[in-house]
Amino acid sequence: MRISSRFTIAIHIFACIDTFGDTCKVTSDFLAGSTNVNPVIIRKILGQLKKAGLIEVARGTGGTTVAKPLGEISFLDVYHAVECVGKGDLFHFHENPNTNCPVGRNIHHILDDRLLQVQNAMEEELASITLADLKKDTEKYLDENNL
Amino acid sequence: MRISSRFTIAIHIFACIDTFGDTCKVTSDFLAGSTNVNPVIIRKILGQLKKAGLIEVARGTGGTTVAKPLGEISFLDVYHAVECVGKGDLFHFHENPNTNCPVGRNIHHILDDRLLQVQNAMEEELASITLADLKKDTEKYLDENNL
DNA sequence: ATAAGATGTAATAATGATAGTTACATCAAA
DNA sequence: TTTGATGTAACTATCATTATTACATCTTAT
Repeated sequence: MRISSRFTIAIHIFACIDTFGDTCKVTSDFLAGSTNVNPVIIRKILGQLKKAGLIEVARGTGGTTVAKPLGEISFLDVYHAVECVGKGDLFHFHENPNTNCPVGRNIHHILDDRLLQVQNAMEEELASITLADLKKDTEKYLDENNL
Repeated sequence: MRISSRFTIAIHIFACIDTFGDTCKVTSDFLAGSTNVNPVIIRKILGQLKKAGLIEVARGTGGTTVAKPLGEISFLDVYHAVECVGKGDLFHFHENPNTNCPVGRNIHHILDDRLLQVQNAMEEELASITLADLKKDTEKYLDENNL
């Protein structure tokens, strides 16, 4: 199972706001054009990012802006905004192990700590990367390739 | 998106083989009973674990055994056996960003490194845990709870 | 040999999440 | 009040997971 494309779309959205926000009004249609994703999907993701306090969306007049400095928005913030994976919920457990079996009775409790350990490692890595880091990556890449 | 229950089922299977392997023949029906998962699903997972060289399954006569010492089987080995997530493939990218847009044209290349960094962090954590560790966890748990 | 018990696997269905699409109510500003 | 945008409901298509039935195949014991 892979993590849904909502995450990479969301990152793409931030990159667009940062790149075009000064010169254009960044609307859901504009973002749909850049990502090549349906505008309704974009609006749904914008709604999730807005709910998480990461962006502001202008009702009526239209257009999206970033709500905080890029250095204060981590990949984890974005991930949590668009992907609803609760604590200890990254791994899907088989629902009803047999409680009459000594293994079935205890496996969930014993394994949960280890699964959480893995999820935490992943989330800590997501937390360590900010949108400002990605912006630096971008500038470096464009510079190195004379773009 | 969550990681499929095949992983926790596979771990459960190893726990059963370790617990019951000496006294019973561990068949797919036996495992289906302990996990409360359909026998055909169990056989499919057994096939994946077998293909990865982690277990041996006796054709005809039936029964499953572990192919290596538990300390030499990591969570990552099990994960890779049952979950086919290739390198840089944990995050699902939106397929066709607009190449006429400077953001759309470069986002994939720039983001890929960071996504791989996150995937690697997760896989390294999975690699750091062995089935022997889990066995120790289990013994500790049973001991502490007088089971 | 063959019967018994197990694995391997094809085929089908149910379920749930993702993603696309149409349609429309709502909103803010010109 | 018109215009252009957001917010959302409703419906669909697609895909992965999981369950289930059915059966060919294999190994051992009788």
